[in-house]
Amino acid sequence: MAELSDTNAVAVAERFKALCEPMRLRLLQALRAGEASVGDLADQVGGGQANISKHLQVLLQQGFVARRKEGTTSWYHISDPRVFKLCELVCGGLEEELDRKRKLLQRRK
Amino acid sequence: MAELSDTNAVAVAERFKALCEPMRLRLLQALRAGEASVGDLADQVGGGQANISKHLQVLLQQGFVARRKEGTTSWYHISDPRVFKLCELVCGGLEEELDRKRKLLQRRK
DNA sequence: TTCTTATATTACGATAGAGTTGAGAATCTC
DNA sequence: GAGATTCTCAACTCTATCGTAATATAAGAA
Repeated sequence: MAELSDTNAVAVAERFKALCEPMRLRLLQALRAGEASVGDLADQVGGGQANISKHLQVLLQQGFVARRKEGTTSWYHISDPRVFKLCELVCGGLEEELDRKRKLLQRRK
Repeated sequence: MAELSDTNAVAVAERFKALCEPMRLRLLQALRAGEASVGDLADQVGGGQANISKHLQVLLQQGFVARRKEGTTSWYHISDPRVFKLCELVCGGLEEELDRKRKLLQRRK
């Protein structure tokens, strides 16, 4: 299994780590509508500007988003649309997990 | 975008969080070959028994693996093969990221 | 019963990550 | 140049998580 070799495990985990924060997922969601500045994003998803900036660095380093500087503002945009495919796959599993857990609760009654 | 609505963001992040540990990825990799006990897995991927058991709980709770008890031993197996699709998508991005970073290094020379 | 095996659970120290604050750096406006 | 704006960076606190060690639970063997 080349996709998950021992040497890769850390790098793959690192990539998943970039997606395991609600704030960063919200940022990706917001960017799905198109390019946005740090200030725009801070307004949209809520939270301090410094925090948003830090989260964007993480997404930037993993290549999920890219940056374009114009004057004093940084414009961010999605650079790897596959993230949404990832989210859809995870959401599919989510539905089934909820069903499974609902059934477990039923069984306990 | 129903897949990444605000209410879902936390749940989706939770699911990604289960996949952002190298040890858990190695466990999934090991389980790809088939059902295995906790002891087997500890031997294969290395690490203490208690630690392996804890990581398996995380994967279990997210529904990526399932458990079958037989006597004193617990047999774990993959219950959602989509995790491998997720890993493949991430690995695809990984390759491109490496290329991109290699080019950045070249440009700096 | 007593000992051994296999797993789960709890407690603890160490480390990593999130969010905030305050201070730069860079650019634009007046 | 002075001041405002936009973003990044560094330092700090707080919380969550990892790995380990010790203990508990449960089933089988002697």
